[in-house]
Amino acid sequence: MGYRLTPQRQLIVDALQDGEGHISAEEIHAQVKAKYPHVNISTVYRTLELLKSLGLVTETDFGGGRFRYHPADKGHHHHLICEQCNSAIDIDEAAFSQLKRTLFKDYGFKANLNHFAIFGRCAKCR
Amino acid sequence: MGYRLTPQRQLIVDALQDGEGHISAEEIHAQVKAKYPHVNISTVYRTLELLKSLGLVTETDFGGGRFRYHPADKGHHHHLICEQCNSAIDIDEAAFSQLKRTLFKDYGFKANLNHFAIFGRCAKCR
DNA sequence: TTTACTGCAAATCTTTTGCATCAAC
DNA sequence: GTTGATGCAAAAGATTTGCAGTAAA
Repeated sequence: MGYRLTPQRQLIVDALQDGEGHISAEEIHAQVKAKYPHVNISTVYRTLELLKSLGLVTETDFGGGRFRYHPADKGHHHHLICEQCNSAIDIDEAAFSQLKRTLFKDYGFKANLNHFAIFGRCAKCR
Repeated sequence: MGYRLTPQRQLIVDALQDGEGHISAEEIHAQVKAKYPHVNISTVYRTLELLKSLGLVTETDFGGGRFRYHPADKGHHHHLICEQCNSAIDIDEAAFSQLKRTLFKDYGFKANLNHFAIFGRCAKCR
């Protein structure tokens, strides 16, 4: 498709695959820098943009526009983010299927809940 | 409680009460400036912070950290935001009660869905 | 008169962009 | 050799903060 596989891109993809959870652009940058010190964070953002547009990576807003990224092939799920300890619990999409139906039926609204984040307080912190 | 009622604060509260929907800090600033041209936007942010901490105003993340504000006494509801036309549909809390119960029962997670925003596509745009 | 509040400017923080150079194909 | 990708620096946008002056109580 005309895209080029550069070492930078390879390292960014590796960083995404390595982490088990969701990773921020900053964190990717730090990880890539370890092996390739002069990589610029703008390259990280540009690569994430590309991977997003190709559907290879999903972006989740963890609140206040702080985005985190996740490889699309590692499955879809949603997030419960504790406002106190900042931990993120991954939950199954199924929990939202009822809500999705209701929104469509009652409001004609087609909700996009891909990698969705909900805030609140986790079991430990309560 | 030691707080002072300044003309600036009065105008900010007025701006919040006037609009029927949700208003951004910028919009409040613009509205206040019309009557009091030298009001600074940092005063708007500081006042919103205060009103939030007093529970008089709720803050909703309309995506990507774009926050909008709403007087608490004007009722709680949630938002369906169309990714295409940017319109926001207010919906009743009731639509989420089932989800809330599930999250609590299955994950012990106490969700805070106050003025919650969900993205997708509205009936018109589909 | 006290000290909370304000305006201003400058600093954050995260993301984006212009541009000249470089390197993958 | 093309032209897509990079690094750098600078811009952008939204929010925050330090500070000295101002005004609400």
